[in-house]
Amino acid sequence: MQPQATAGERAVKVRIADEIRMQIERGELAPGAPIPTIQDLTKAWNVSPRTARDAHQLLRQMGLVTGRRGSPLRVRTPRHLTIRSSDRHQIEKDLVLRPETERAQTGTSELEMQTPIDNFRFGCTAERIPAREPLADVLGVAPGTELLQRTFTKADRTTGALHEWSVSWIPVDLIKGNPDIIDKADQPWPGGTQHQLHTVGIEIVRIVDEVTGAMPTTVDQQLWDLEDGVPFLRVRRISIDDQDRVVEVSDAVFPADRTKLIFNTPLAKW
Amino acid sequence: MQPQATAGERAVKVRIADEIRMQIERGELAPGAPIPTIQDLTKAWNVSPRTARDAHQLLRQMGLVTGRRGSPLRVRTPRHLTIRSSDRHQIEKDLVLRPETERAQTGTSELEMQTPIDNFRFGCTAERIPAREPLADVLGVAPGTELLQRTFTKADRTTGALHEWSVSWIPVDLIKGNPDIIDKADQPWPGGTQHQLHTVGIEIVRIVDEVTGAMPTTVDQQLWDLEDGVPFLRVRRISIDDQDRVVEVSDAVFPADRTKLIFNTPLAKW
DNA sequence: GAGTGGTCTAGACCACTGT
DNA sequence: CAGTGGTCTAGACCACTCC
Repeated sequence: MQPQATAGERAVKVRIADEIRMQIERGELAPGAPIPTIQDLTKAWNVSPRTARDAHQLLRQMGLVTGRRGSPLRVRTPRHLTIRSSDRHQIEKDLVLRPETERAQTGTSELEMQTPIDNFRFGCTAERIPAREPLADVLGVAPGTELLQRTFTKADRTTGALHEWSVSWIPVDLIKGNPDIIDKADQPWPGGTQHQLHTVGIEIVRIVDEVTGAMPTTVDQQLWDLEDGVPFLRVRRISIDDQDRVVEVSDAVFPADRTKLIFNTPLAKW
Repeated sequence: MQPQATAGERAVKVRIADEIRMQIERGELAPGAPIPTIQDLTKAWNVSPRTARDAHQLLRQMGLVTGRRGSPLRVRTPRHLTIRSSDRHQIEKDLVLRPETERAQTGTSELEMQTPIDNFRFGCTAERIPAREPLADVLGVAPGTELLQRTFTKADRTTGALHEWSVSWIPVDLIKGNPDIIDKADQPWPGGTQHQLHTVGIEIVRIVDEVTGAMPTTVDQQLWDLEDGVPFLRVRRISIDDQDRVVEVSDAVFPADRTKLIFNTPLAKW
């Protein structure tokens, strides 16, 4: 009889999962290939179905396999990665000075579209909120300062699954010179945030991106149609103007299985 | 009797976990506070201990709680984040032209130290390998081209847990002008890769960082002493010289619970 | 020693897939 | 329809922590 894991040893479910993991890494189980079923594993390892299933679950959490009810688990095929490059910051800035017609057709803002627009439902809400810590600290304003908070969403029209989500905060004081920005805050901004800030005389000269990672909650997994084993990339974008003020802070979330972030750092020549 | 999840409803374990998750998010369960035990949950929700435990497991996978055997699970306290800024690229380049004494004491290479060096064991291995796809493609060399592959590790001397890990590839052809680089490849390079390349007349003018995320395997979790629910940040650094050649590619891995990546993008002024 | 979580059993029922 | 995985039960034993 196969014993439980004894002192110092790894659990049986871990050993089962590891053996399958190594088969995947060696290419013996190619992407798309079915992995051993629960029945297979109970016989091969002489364990209960529940333990075999636990091994399956470990493989899902590692992001190695995928599957739906009713069909066997299969080795996950890498998804196509959407690339988000920091070059977009400069591109967006260059567009600000172009005529509006050009801006509209080259949209590289939060509402950028890479697939036919009809497949997606865009959401855009705005409200005015008081700044709370620690956000107030990042923006360099006193807690309680009024902020324009805008959220953007892009969701699949048929499945309802989220594809993009971000929030942006701008101190209201900075943009009260152009009431349009606040009045139309819940509509897309052609030309993006940089253009809107340009209309009140703000020039952004530096953007700082802070990248961290975290696991989605069960609710996130539902909203984004995420499988197990797929982490989030979280990006906080801090926009700094020519007077060294933080004029906008934005938080965005990207599923790591379909996103690659690219940052370009030119170095000064000798 | 509490039923199984019926059609369209979420599983009981998910509902249990969600209720606790919301208590955490609302601050009703502060960091460090114990969450309801398995016993508590079996009584409160009228479920079997196994289902209560599954709810616990979900909370761990979301990175919300932590705990060791024998003590109750507690709300996770955010760890101190180690910051890795893209500014290091320019700083390292500036150091190349400084005298060696200065380079040694300001080390900002892969072997940078933020805590007393005695606590860590550094590893550095080197070998010459043929380039395989898809790496050869990134380096812009033919498959089979000889590469110098170097791996760096930094591990806790007492626990053995990994703290840093990275691999670097350089086409051997580029550096054969300085045999020292290859002969001493398994030793730390004072001044970093940029300095070594400088000795064979290579100037790096641009660095591209590609960031993705992925879940660690069970083996990774052991090696890095990672808890459940902590993803990896993976960074591929591509160094490009003044002739637009890719002269080095490096892959590094960072546990997301203790790392924040910062990328600075200056924008051209109007 | 009492209490905790981690693993495992040997089933059951259900939802879903694919034929 | 047979076969799959997902959920759940009602326990058992173990490792570990904390008192």
